[in-house]
Amino acid sequence: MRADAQRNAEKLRAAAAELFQERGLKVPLKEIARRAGVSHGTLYNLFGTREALIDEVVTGLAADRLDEAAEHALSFEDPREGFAYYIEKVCELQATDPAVADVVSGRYPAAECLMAICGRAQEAATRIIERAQLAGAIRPDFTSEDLLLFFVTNALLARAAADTAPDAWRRQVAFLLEGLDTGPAQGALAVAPLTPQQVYDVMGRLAGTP
Amino acid sequence: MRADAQRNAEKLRAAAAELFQERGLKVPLKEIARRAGVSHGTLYNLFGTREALIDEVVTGLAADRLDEAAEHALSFEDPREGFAYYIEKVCELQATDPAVADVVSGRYPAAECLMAICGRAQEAATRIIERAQLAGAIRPDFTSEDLLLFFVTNALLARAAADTAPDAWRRQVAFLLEGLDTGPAQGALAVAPLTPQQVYDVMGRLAGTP
DNA sequence: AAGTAAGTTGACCCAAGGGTCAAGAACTGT
DNA sequence: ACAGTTCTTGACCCTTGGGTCAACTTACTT
Repeated sequence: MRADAQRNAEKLRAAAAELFQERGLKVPLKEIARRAGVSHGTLYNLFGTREALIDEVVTGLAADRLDEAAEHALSFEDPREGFAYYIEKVCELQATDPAVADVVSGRYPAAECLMAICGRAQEAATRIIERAQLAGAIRPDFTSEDLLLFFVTNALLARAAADTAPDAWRRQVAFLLEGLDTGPAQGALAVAPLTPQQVYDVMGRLAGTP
Repeated sequence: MRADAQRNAEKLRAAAAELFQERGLKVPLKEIARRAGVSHGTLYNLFGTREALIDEVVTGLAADRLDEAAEHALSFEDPREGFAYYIEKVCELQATDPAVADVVSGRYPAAECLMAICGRAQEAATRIIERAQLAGAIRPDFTSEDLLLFFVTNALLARAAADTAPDAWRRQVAFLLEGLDTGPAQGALAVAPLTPQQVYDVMGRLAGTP
């Protein structure tokens, strides 16, 4: 690869990182090219697809923070606290950074590294949930699929509210946590948990807003 | 107005009603015209704006059902049951009919009748919430703004899940109800309620999916 | 039955966003 | 310093959706 191409790729990565964090993974590619100061043709030439660009850029942005949240959640002595920490932390990351929000909720099947991150995050969530359930801290019928759906809707809410009520999502999180916490009244859920396939389908459509 | 124009307007209203219910208030106007069997020019000629069409068509679709839900909720002896009924019923309407979902969550400020419906629904919600709170049935810091935001995210979820997991939203509703129900552990919310203005802004952006 | 007003049509404009590619510019190795 | 390769550019094409309007058609009136 020629030196100037290398430089352009770097400029594009930088611009993409900025814009992804500012406005999510769906920013127009032409705008990324504009900010990088190159033609959009060059972007297509060097990366080919949005997914490839995402893969090179977003991994570093999101993976560490999500992993760290999971790790820290599991380091709590009290599983209930760890669980609450994890949910709040992930939602906060989503609210703070649209790129993270899209990593958690958007679906970009062609972005391999990104999908790997999602996989790891989901596994971590499952462990955190199960730990809390074994301790009897939260209702036993809550699943990691439920949590994912909640994250997706939370991401939409957080982004929509970012300018006007940047903490709106915290209320919804609080209601959820209250609802999950084992308490006296605890009826069984009338609806079966979703399958991973269902969640996959659902998220695809929630992400693209038709 | 000439007789043929009258007929066309009627065809357009019928087509719009169908498509609004099938796919929400954002269906392309040209598609409505296509289904009505007229040119899109005629649609613009007869109605001018999407809002005008919505106003003529959606009122009948949504108002009765929403009013009825509120009325029935207030007819429960137990305010707690009435509250739960209302939330579930509205969410169910949203899940069943994208037009209702958009009425509750979308913002079409130029559609007067529609905004009137929204206003009435919100007032009803406030009464239902306050009644439950006076009875000590639900946490006192839950507001009708919280409920609206919940409805909006619920609508997105329900629509996204419609084909794959049409009951997914019921789980989230159940978690919410559990969280609102007065129980032993009941910490104060760390975040202040939103103002109506904030809710107004937020919803505008949640509706248009950028 | 003809004249006129009213209504309809579809080609046309716009913008945003995705994507391609021939022509030209710019590196690099010798 | 020049040939040869690689890279960049921006004009171009596509689509979807909103919106307009001159020319045509249709219905009503007398």
